[in-house]
Amino acid sequence: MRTTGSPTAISKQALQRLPYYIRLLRELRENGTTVVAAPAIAARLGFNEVQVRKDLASMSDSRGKPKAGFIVEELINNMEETLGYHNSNDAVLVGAGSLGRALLGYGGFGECGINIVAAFDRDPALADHSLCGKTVFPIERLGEICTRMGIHIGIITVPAEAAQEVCDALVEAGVLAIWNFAPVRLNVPTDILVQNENMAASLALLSNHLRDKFQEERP
Amino acid sequence: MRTTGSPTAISKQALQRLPYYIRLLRELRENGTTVVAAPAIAARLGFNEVQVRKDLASMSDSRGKPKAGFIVEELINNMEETLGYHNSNDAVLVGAGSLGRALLGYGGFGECGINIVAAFDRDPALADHSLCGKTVFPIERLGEICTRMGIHIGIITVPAEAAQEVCDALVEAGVLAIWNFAPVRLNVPTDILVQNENMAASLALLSNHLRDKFQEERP
DNA sequence: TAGATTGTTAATCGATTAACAATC
DNA sequence: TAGATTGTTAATCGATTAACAATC
Repeated sequence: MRTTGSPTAISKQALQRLPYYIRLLRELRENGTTVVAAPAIAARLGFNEVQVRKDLASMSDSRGKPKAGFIVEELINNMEETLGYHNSNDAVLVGAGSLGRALLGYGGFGECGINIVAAFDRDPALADHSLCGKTVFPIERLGEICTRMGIHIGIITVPAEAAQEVCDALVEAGVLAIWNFAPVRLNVPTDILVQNENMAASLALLSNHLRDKFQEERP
Repeated sequence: MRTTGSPTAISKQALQRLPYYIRLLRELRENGTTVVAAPAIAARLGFNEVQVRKDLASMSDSRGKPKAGFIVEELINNMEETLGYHNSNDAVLVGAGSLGRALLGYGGFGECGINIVAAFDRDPALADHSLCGKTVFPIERLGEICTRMGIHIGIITVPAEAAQEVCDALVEAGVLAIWNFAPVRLNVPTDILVQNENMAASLALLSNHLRDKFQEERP
């Protein structure tokens, strides 16, 4: 349970499950369900019952009623609060290549409490044009614009070679959290969070699974 | 250490580090480095030394020489073998929206041993056209084409509501490993691997980090 | 009350890190 | 030899799951 003002750290794993909870709870609210029990949530999401109870306890102030469950609306509010959803989380994206453009055009981030307000690219041909409704600025203006707009989230979608340099510039400009799509590990000060969206890692798991499958067939 | 023919299961975490190792080793090879020691790798990637030694032992047959290290070329070959890199890992993508198109256009998968050979979409307007050099087929032909081409990897980039249905069709068509970008948990038979590329989860970690930062400032 | 559900303490599991003998 | 590095066994850490008393 989190007491107001002194937030208990929520485990990384639990935070990663949070979007699944929020999504389900919003769906329940849509359908007019006002109360839900942990075992029901666990069944729907394929999680362990105890895990759900612990997650709810750590991510929400509201307690459940034995035999009944939790109030859906309360859980949603508490979880959104945990995400800092009610703050404006403005972000900039660096690297307007194919992946960068896809993220610019993806509408689903608002739901997660993130709003991409501008993009940057090294290529002068892209500069000052608009992509998916967001202006692309030349990379040289990164520091100035981030500082002025008070941006705290940076998204890196540049090639591996340029990633560290871009990362340094973002940190310099006051960014506190970085979502890194480049397949390299970034060096940052300890108080900056880097979240690696490691596509190659996912592919490694897929590939290895297949290799094992095929090796099973002819042992 | 993995003895040929009876592959020891490599931990999920280690597999996720594998792409970082391969990337670094390939870079070393480019530069003409033929031998590398575990502590050097650890320093470059920011990993723990023991972790690197254990990872190398589990992902590669080749042993290191005390005082010297490992032969770069051998490590690369063993790791590529672990990924099943030398097999052809053909994949299909379902859902040619903005994210789907980005993945179709992304050139970096070859390096990871994956090759997207076709795409599918529900929208008839897209059908039988070509996007980024890959033909988009109507979703109805998914089963037929996957079976005929012997596809074992499916990439799901459809909206959440359609994901389970698409997943079922892929499994039915013989797919063994699924890369799921939809923000829902999929139900599959136990021998099918689902790897969730959970963007919302990453964003949850970023958002929560920022919330904690801001709460620190005014306690 | 009886039975379902909660919240928490204890046990288990997997991964990481520390310690150390063996090797070149 | 001396010193760096390997490979492995033991200790630690964090997360998951099991067990159970408290509650409605």
